Amino acid sequence: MDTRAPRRRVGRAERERQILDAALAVFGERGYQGASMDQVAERVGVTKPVLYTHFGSKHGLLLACIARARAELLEVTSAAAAAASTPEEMLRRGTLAFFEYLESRAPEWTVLYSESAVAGESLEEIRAQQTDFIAGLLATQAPGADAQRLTGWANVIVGACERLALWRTRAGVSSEQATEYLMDLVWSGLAGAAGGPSSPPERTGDNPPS
Amino acid sequence: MDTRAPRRRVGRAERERQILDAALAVFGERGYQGASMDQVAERVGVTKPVLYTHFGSKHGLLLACIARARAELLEVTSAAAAAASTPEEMLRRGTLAFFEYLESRAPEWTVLYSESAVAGESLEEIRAQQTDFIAGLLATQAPGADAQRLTGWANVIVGACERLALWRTRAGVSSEQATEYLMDLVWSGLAGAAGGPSSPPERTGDNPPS
DNA sequence: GCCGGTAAGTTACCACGAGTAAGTTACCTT
DNA sequence: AAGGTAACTTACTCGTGGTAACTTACCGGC
Repeated sequence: MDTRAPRRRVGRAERERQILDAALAVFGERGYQGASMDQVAERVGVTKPVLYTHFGSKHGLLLACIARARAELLEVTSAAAAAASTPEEMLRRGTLAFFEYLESRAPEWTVLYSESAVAGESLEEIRAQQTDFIAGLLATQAPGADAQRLTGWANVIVGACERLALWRTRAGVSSEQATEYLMDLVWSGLAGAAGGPSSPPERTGDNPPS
Repeated sequence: MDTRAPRRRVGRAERERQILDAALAVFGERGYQGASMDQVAERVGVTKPVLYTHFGSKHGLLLACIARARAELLEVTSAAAAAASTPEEMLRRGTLAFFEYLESRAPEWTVLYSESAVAGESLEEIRAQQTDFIAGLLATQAPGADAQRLTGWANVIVGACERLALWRTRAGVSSEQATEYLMDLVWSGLAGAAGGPSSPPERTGDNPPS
């Protein structure tokens, strides 16, 4: 007997959703390089050329995945930040939301971030968005600083968040902890963390050398 | 007439150097994906299988490139840090050396960093090295902090440096400026930047902008 | 000087995956 | 029911990573 379903046709928008879902899953499992277009197509229950009529190329498919995820990310983080009143609290909540969103979509994002060569421009746009947003926050905190300095600071924070996100999942550190570590440095600075000029670097014993 | 040179043979070590040089150049020009093994081979003046006898795979060739560059990077930065006496000054000089080394090898590193999917593990090892090194610095500055917190802070700095390096070359910001921006946040923190209408984070004056 | 062994190098091939041209069929309109 | 069109498939090409099998330059001993 012929087990093939009788070639069901599907509308454009819905097909694109299906393809993006499948692509994100397959890229998440095998990595972008490791995944083949046939695998994505098979997952959708369709043949390869369909993917090409919708997204043009493998690269285009990845970009579309990122674009969708990017919209979600932006919405989540800016909503979190908007719920706070002071710049400090906005930064804290935004960062926390960033970590938690990445965690909730972990497999996809680890791929997307690690595949930066191919994602290239598109990822940089996300970072630019974040940088602008954060520079705005900082401007209200440090009104005396010039634009370039604010941008520099914002880049520090964006880079720090990206790396913290990766580290904390690997090291099993909670989102709250990671956020705290960021705020320690960025807000309080290290200068005050010294015990004072008179305190020698006492080892507490819980801090083995690496 | 036969213009081909009469198949000159070359020692193993020297060939490997030649191949690494060519690979770094070709990867730098076309990107890792965009470059083909034949192109690398042609640049060396040799055929493809030679590359495989030396490095096993395209991936292996990339890893070898990174390993060599990594050794240079480590040496440059740790030498710079060693020339300072206080932790703050070590961090500052190490960061500056990092930026300047990356700039001196710009094309190669932009590729290697952006090709993180393929470079994967190997790049993470570099970051781990940097993180350990910086965590050590911070330990002397903040002896009260536990190990996890130190590691978290170190990750903040590593991520920040990576991003700053990319941004500053694009935005035409000097290494010294970028370093200063990092130190602003990490050492002084933003908390003090709020109050005075006239006070951006205070500069110590011993480190004039270029 | 010549001669054999070995490492360096080449030619000629395979496998597989991205991308495409041309033909086929389900659904909607009238 | 006819027939137009968009969705879909079959069957290919081409480029590139990787390999098997053969060839040749160099270096030692006689």
